[in-house]
Amino acid sequence: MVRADAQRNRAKVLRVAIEAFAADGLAVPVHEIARRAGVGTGTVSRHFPTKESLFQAIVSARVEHLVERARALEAGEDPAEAFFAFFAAMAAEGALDRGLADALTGAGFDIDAAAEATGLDLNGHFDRLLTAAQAAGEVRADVDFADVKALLAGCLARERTAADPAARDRLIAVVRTGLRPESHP
Amino acid sequence: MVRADAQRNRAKVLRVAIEAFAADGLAVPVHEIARRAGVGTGTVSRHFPTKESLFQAIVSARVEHLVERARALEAGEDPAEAFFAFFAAMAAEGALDRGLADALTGAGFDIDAAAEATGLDLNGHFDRLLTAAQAAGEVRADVDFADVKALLAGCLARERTAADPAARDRLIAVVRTGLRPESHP
DNA sequence: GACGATCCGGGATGGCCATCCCGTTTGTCA
DNA sequence: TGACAAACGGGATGGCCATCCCGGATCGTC
Repeated sequence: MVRADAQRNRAKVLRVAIEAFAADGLAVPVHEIARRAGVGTGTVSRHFPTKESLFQAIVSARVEHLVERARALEAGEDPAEAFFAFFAAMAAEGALDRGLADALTGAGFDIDAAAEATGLDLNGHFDRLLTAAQAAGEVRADVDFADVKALLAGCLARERTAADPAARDRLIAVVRTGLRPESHP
Repeated sequence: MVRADAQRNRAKVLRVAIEAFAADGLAVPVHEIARRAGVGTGTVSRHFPTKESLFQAIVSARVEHLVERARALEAGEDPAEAFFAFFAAMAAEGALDRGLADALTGAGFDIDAAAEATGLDLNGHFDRLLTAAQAAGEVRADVDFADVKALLAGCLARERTAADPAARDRLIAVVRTGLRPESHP
């Protein structure tokens, strides 16, 4: 039996944490989340023993969403379109959620370990989309997955100063053009 | 009159700090620098009142070098070549020096303020090179300076996992291709 | 409506770090 | 060589933060 107030508080903490992490990234102190939720720090750490577990509870929802998207795209026809659509989706999600951007760029949170724990393999899907696009001859064959992640990190970095959807589209366009196989190798 | 041992210690701290920041970035504690230099923490903070001042003493040398490079390139003939050469130079320096990479990507250190203090305007030069390349029709006109910095940050991000010169060249090539003006806009 | 289990609040604890301070040592110059 | 200013070392201080703990409040049940 779980007490109703406990359930309420847990939800309240989660709701506040989602907003807080999205706005300020992993830098926001647990203390601050507790304050905004109107509970004590003890309440937070009882429901989520560590800051990381709290963050993971939030991020895994987003990751799940992205993995679903990846699956759908993998099932589609056009590998290049799928790859770039997913790239854009990651960028868009990261732009909306600073915490997710931190996780995606590996800043203070090991999303791979988290993914393994939840059985979701975001990187695996992304990598497969890349490989498929390369196999179709639509993406330079010499780039590897780490390169693509770095380019994504660059797109996400742009948003840290000023969230500008137009800039995001520009950068994605640059990356997209840049990743095209050379016409005359 | 400055005592000889003081001068020696200052140099020793500086030498150690250069290596330490280059290897581990801004994350290395002052305490650790003192330990490696074989001096007390007090000695470090007397010569460099704050960690930031120590870092700045180091980074400004690199920045000076880069600014010199930028000046030379600005004086050259080919604006596009100049811009991309400078982009590559920034990436190369950042790859060699994790601390500089942190500074360049704005992670925990405001290089603009530091530049202003030393009279060196790294960003200004970079921005001018970009503008010139755009004016020459060699770089997409719609990207702004922040976009370019983000792309540079992406290139630098690639090195955080494994320093791989080949990967750096690949990414620069991707960026270079990506920044080309669309042939049919 | 009362009792026991459960949960709450927020202060206490401990780690990490930059910076400051001061008793001690060392270099310099007369 | 002696005296004094200058620099040294590293412990003390204070800030920030996550996590733990426990006396007290609250919920659910009988």
